[in-house]
Amino acid sequence: MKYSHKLSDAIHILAFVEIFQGGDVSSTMIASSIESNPSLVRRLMSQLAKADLLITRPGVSAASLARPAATISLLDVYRAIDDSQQLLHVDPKTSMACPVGRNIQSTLDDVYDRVQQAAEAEMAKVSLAEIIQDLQAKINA
Amino acid sequence: MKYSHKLSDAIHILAFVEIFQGGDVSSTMIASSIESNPSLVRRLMSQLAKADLLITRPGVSAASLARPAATISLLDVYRAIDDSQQLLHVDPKTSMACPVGRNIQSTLDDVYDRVQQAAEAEMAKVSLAEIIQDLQAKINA
DNA sequence: CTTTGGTGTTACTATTTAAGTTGCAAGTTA
DNA sequence: TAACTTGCAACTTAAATAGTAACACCAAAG
Repeated sequence: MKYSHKLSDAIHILAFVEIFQGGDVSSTMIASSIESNPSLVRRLMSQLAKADLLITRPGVSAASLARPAATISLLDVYRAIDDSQQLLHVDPKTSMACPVGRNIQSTLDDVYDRVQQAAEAEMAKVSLAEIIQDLQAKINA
Repeated sequence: MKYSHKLSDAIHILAFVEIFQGGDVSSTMIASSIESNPSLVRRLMSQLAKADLLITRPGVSAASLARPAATISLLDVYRAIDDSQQLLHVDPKTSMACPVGRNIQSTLDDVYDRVQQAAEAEMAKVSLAEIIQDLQAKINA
């Protein structure tokens, strides 16, 4: 688990639930598709439900999207599951005794924020519907 | 050290070297500004030198930028330092037995690539000169 | 109404990566 | 030569994610 796959797995879950709607969408079934374990899937599903992207019901495996896939963007999913909300990270420990160390953090905050905005703007352009459509096309091929 | 600060530290080094050109730009001095250790700084400086962004000399602390700061972009530094070169990571272990698991990787590869392009385009717009200018303004204030 | 199985949640363990550390050969200058 | 530096490699430490286990609670089926 070198890098975080939370975002990928969350999208995987949402796509799985939508594509196999009416079939078995239990955490165990989804876990086998992700090749992970049910507990991890339930944790992510819980976060997605809290972000109002997924509707779940205690005790019964009947998850479904909370809104049409076309109205769910990659950014919505990113915001639902990502903890740090940051793609780049400023070193929080620099010397206040040095002119550069004292000011570099706020300078980089500004710069990184611009990069973050650009990335998030692109994420906002991608809908879950597009991803599902792409998957369906590959499945049918 | 939960998140990587390599990029931030690399920019810190380049800015330090340029701002204190002619002064003490030893790895020990820079390390005290980053509040890290000289070995880590030398490792990063070595990577920057290999990427032709910094000129170093064995045995003597006389590092200097390899090109004018205006011609060094954040993207140049990012490419010199970042190991994975990826801001988002696709889960490489999904079930080939499942239609979704089998196809999700390539679908997400495409999507993540778009986000990466957007982020890198923004990084390309930021020059080291801008960062140094911003730092100098704060130092003089 | 009891059995079976799923969810929701928490706590814990394992793995992995970056950061920090140490050591030393080799280069440089006084 | 002496004192300092870089360059490089190996090792240790720390922190985040992934993986696992346990269990209370809920829901449908018999």
